Order: sequence, then C-alpha cells, then structure tokens
Amino acid sequence: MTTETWLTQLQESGYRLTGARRAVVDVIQKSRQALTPVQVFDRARKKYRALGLVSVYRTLEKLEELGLVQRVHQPQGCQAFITAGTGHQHLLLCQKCGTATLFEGDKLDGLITSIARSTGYQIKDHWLQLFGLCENCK
Amino acid sequence: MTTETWLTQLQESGYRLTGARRAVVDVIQKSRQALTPVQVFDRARKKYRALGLVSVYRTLEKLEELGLVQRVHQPQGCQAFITAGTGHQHLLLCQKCGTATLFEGDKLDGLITSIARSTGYQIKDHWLQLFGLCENCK
DNA sequence: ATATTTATTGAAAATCATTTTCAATATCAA
DNA sequence: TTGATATTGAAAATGATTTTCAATAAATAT
Repeated sequence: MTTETWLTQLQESGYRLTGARRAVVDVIQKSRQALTPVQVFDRARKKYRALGLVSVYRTLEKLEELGLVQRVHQPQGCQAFITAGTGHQHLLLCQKCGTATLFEGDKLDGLITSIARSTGYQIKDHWLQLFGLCENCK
Repeated sequence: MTTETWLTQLQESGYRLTGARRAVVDVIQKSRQALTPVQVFDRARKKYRALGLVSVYRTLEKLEELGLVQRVHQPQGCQAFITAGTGHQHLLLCQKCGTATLFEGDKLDGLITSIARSTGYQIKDHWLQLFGLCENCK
C-alpha cells in the first residue's frame, strides 16, 4: 500500500486531504520502526513546516480507526500491573470484567522456529496475550 | 505465593519493610485484575492512610524488578504506531534497531482451542509479539 | 532497650504526554 | 467563485510520571 492509497482511503471515509495529513501519512508509510506521536511530529514537520503536534494525534487516531496503522507495545509501555506467573506463562484477559488468568503454553516453539527461519531474526522473547470472555461474563 | 513471601523477598533483596510497601503488595496480591498505579493507590490507601502515590510507583518498580509483577498491555495502551498488516499478521521487533517485521502465523488455533477448553473462556482475540535481533543486528 | 545510620517516606514542584478549547483558515461541493 | 464546514495550530487545561528534599521510620550496632 502506498501513501496515495491511504490518502484516498481517508478521503473516501469523508475526511479532507490536508498538508498535515499528507505529511503524517508519508512519515508512517516510510518508516520501518514504530513511531511515537512526537517522533512522527519531528519527522513530518520537516516536510510540512506549519504542522502542529495536535494534528499528528488526530491523524493517527483516524488512521487507526481505518485499520491502516496499529499500535506497537513496548516492554516498558503500559502501566497496569498484575501478579507475575512463575515460569513461562501467558495472559488471558476478560474483556468485560478485566479478570486476568494465567496459562502455561509453550506450544509456540514450532511457530517461533519457523518464523526465525523465514525472517532471519534471532528470536529472544515473545508475548502472547489472549482476550475473551471469562466463564462468568460470557 | 503469599503476601508474606513477597515481603520476605523484598527484604532479602535489601529493601526495608514499610507500611507503604505492605499495603501495595497486599493490594496487588489480592487482585485478579490488572491495576494502574492510581488504582493501587486508591485501594491501598484504605489500609494505610498516610500512603503517597509516589510510593506506589516506587514499590511497583521494585516488584517488577524482582519479577513478582508483570505489565499488562491493553488495546489502547502504548502510543507507538506502525503500518498495519493486512489480514492476520503479527509483529516481530528487533530489540536493537527497532525494525518491525510482520509475519503471518495462525498456528495458534490449536493452542487457543485448548486454552479455551481448560479455562472456560470464550476467546475472541489474541496478540502475539516476538522480540529478537534482526538479520543486520544479530 | 537505645542510639545511630541510612533507606524510605509523602508533599510539592517539575516535567512530560495527551486532550480540549477556540478563533482563523483551507478544503471541497455547489 | 462562493459558502458551508472540517480542519488547523496555538494555548490552556488536564493527567500521568518523575524529581527534589527535609522529615521519619526501619534495621543494625551498642
């Protein structure tokens, strides 16, 4: 997908095409790294001087809404804590009541090995989080 | 693991036992939901009136360092964005240069079914993120 | 028990990220 | 063109997190 495609999608969703949006879209499109709003702002301002940080937030919001960008979660990211599991455990969260349940699950080994092979990465760690409805809420 | 175990661990790591720490540990231990620092603060203050929010942050920091608590990432959590994949894709992040690579991978179906069965949850969604070193960085 | 050392505290200030408000402006449809 | 209005950036407001600091409380030595 190209920058133009994204702009067209914005337009087809009833949003106007503006200099601010063009610059933000272009920066994200071209980056191979996840970028924070401030990082996007710094880069995009070079192309579009008058840009305000607020427009970056607003454009990202719309791009996310259209499914064109996704969030990347970093280890130090979210500030919400829960008892850690012992050994290798993963989280299962109830979308209604928020209850967290831990489960064992290392049936990922095969998947990880194959991803390592196909991408060339040396994989060091993984996160798996499942979302759903717990017994009480479903 | 019990509240006492955690307190002992803090002590064995050279930290002192204080009213603030006891209250925070107790709250997290007893919660089945992930809690933000402010939520911990509100609950813990009921047991230990003089508690300050700062001590909550500091205690959580230590508990995380000892591996007793872990972070829970929520959908609206981290503010870092990247081009979304089409269809069902997951993220692989380089821990050194930050490059993000998308990969297909739904060999999770079996795992998910079995977790659903053993936990009673109806699973609606999942996140998988891998971390490692990319071809250039490794 | 008591005194001493020093980690820990809470309050307040400082910083940083995000959201809201608002009048001016630019986009698009007519 | 022109007019309706979505969008803008600046500034203010809010919220979350971190830093600073003198007072206090915990552990150790006496």
